[in-house]
Amino acid sequence: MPEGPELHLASVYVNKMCKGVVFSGPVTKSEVSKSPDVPFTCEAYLITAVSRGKEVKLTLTPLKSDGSNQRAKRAQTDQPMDIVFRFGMSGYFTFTTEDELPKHAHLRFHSKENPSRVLSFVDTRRFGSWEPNGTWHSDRGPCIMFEYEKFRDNVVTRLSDRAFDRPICEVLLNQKYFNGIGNYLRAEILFRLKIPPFVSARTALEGHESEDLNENEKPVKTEITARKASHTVKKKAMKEETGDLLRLCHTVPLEVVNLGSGKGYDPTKQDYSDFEAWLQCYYVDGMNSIRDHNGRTMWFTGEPGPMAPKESKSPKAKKRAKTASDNDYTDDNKKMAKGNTKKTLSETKPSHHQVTGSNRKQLEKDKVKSGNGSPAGSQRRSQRLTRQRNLTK
DNA sequence: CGTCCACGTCTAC
DNA sequence: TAGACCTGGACGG
Repeated sequence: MPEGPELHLASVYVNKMCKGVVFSGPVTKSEVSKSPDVPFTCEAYLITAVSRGKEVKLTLTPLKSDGSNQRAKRAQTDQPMDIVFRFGMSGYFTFTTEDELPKHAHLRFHSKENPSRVLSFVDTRRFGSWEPNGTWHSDRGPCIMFEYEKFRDNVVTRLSDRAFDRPICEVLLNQKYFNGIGNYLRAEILFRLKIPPFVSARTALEGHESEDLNENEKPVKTEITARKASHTVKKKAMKEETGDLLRLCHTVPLEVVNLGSGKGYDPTKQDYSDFEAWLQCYYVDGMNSIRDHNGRTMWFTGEPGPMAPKESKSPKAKKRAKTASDNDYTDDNKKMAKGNTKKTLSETKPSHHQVTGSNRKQLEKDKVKSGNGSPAGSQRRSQRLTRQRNLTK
């Protein structure tokens, strides 16, 4: 599910499905979950949701009781409770009958109906979490979708922070500034502007102090400032055509929201084809991809940019489960045996960018493929998606 | 069967 | 800046 748009769509889903539904009793948790118990029990309560960036907050609101049953009341919560959820890689909400409860439904809110229905937080990989009586995480910035002015201000006023020394594609994942952007959004946003992913963030974001194009034009005195000015003008002209980067951090996620409920990123879903059609770059056949400095796959087209990871930067070595008698290879040989494109690519076809993608077919023909640790490989992906599409028809 | 990959944080050398 | 945290689907042998 989970970048900003999916989190928001989840909140929309909860509000839609739970409107008018009365919940009752305790909030139950799966045995295996490490997230905290939710100390809330109430004879009758409502559930609403709101999202901010990559978090969703549920509010449990007790309904007024008539006070006739003092004993039952004592054990109950009569104050509203907020629970803040983070979805990790696989979290989502679903509202089902008890019978239809999915595997990995780790937190459950039971309706008062008979038979009861259940709002559940499902999270296959358990990277997600919740926090009873929680608040928006203090280290996360304003929501890119629904706090646009604050988001923008938070970036432009802190451009001098060291955080912006890094490549733009990596900074876009920094939730302190870009709360809601994730791996597919960064690719789509940079692709729209054809900004090389590994240019410095500060450079890419310069001149974003205002959205008004053509204000603050100043008289030029020297040649140097004249050149600077003309550079600025050019930048502004470019922005006029394409929209600036910060604005796209807002509008591109909203496009996904506007695909509608249940249409975000979820390859396992029936409806995945709409989202897939919306993608222009991420995992798209013909695009390039390389791993960034954090080992995340960056999808792009054109030049990677000057701050692209160097060859020496080892792609993530496959760690294998350790076995007692594992002496066939040295560590290095293991890595090679496991394969890892960056090395293989560079040895086969020297290039200072470890670019995969359009080169990939050729390289595969050249037998680079075995041991190819290339991130994803667009060809493979499209095959996989084709299969899924066929399966869902 | 085994390997690689995935929409994201976290904390510990 | 590596791992750690997890499950499961696609693919290769």
